[in-house]
Amino acid sequence: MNSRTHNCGELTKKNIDKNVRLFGWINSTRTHGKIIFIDIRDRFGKTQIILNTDSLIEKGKTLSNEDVISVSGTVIARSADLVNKNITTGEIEVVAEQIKILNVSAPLPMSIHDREASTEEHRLKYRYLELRNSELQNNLILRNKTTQVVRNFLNEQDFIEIETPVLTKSTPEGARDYLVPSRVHNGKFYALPQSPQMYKQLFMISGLDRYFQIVKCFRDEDLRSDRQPEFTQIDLEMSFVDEEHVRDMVEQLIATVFDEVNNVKMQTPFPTLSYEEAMKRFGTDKPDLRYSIEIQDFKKFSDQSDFQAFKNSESVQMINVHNSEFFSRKIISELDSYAQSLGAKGLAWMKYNDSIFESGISKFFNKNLQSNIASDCNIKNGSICFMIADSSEISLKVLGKIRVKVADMLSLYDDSVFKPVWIVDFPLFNWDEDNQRFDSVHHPFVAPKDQDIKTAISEPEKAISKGYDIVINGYEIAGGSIRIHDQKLQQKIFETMNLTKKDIQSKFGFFIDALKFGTPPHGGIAFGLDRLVMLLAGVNNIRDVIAFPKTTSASALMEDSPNTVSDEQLDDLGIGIKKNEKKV
RNA sequence: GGGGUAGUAGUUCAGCUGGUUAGAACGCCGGCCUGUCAAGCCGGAGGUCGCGGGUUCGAGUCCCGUCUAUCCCGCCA
Repeated sequence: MNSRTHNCGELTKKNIDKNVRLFGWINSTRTHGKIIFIDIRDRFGKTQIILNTDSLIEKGKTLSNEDVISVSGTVIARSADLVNKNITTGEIEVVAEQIKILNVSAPLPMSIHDREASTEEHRLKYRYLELRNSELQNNLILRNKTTQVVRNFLNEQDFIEIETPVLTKSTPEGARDYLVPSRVHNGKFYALPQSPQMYKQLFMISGLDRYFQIVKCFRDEDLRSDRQPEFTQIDLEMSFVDEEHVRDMVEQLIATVFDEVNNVKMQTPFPTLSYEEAMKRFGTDKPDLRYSIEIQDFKKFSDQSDFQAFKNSESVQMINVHNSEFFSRKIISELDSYAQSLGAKGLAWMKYNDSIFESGISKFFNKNLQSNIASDCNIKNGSICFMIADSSEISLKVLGKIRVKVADMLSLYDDSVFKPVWIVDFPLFNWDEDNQRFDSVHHPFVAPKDQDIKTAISEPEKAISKGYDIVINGYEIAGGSIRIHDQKLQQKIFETMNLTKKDIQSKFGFFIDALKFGTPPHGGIAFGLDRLVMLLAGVNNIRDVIAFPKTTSASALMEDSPNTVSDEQLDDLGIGIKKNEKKV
């Protein structure tokens, strides 16, 4: 094959009169009898080809979209009125001298120019065709740029990239594991890693200070638009550090990525919110700070009202939103249903106009109380207040979701603005009602605050951890902590979680053992690369930044996996399949 | 595990309170056309209405079940 001289996106006026040879796909053809226009496309761009001799026109009539061709010809300038400003090569066109058809394409089952013009189901089945779409290609190129910047930055900071095993051991904590049966060890299973957590801590014990890895992780849980069963982490760990050291390094990394990938300058240090404050003000531990709506405690006002339902509630919370005229009965009713679907009894509301509250539940608040509320809560005319009364857990959580929903309805944010925030001072444990035991908020290796080392054992619910999450625009982008490096404390933490000594020994024995051989103080963080790229690309779906994503039920529609395997394969593994009664 | 939305031509959709031959656009096939750039014009082919059952004289439309995708809750860092 003769080699190509240029790609389809690089010819400009500088190349006029040059003889060139291009390779690519036919993006579109426009036949005008004695002249045919062909747009030839590759991942770099599109170039317009002219066919204007009888023999070329004969050949050109047989061409159709997505055929693969090579074209040799001469670059000519377009006259000013014919310039196409939408493409980089719009000032020139190539007059063909020879066209070779390298492969004829069958008609495509979908449009590659307009992704919206196909169902997701269809697009995933023909993902290799959807990946011809420039928007999707640009997302993958952006992803590549991101990992390059990360690698460069971390290398310059003396981090070393080390791979960890993918076939590893199932642990009882955290998410459900993906399991891989062993043929050699009949009846035993590997687990795919949920994260390389213990391996990276072991690297610190080995003295391989400053480890990082861009690594696939696996969790067998139900999916969301920002969750895939296999996803990629930027995982890193450092020795001889405390929270500030890790956070400082991570801020520099994030600022570098946003600058070099998106040309966005981020101010460091990033703002910090304690977990408690985030929950109180935003009803979530991943607040979107691009809009200023905040939750306010309304109990002290509702207690003075005549509204019994509120007076009997443990907690009453309120958000105050401008644009009251937007909230018709219908919209409010939608929000109410949403609140109820999230577990609230209902969503109360009242509008503030002409310096009085009207409609909704306003009649339960007398004039005097109304003016106190307006001035204390800084409510302006043309506002609407939404309130939820329930346990403080539910009222905050649900109002936090209403806050996001309302901001979404009113378009209160800009996707090109990025607001990072650290969430710190997480509780070390939360109480697992179902299993009647304490469970780690992050994972069992997170160190308690120095002053809480004793509390962690005596009053676990009160201990605060050395964990930190970084949240950008309401997405949790990274989470990490300073780890426990004291063997005895690690053992006690496992015991606090109600694991038996036997369990601890069989699941984590090797790790507890390792801790006693001179473990340095250490800590680190793991980024969700997919979510990070999703933000950088300005999309709101993780599938748009992954080449071959899975569906919400964790299947791959293209190759139709997961799927059954042969009886021979099962026999090798010593596995029999129990029939699911419901499905037979 | 639970809730919402969707499934009709190759693709995206329309199809009203059930009614006779299920439409449109794009794509495909054939023809015309020298300046288009998602070209235009003329003609043509193309359908088991996701699947299974039910109600009815009659079902794309109503009912029940089921499958798939998607969004959300639970779950998950």
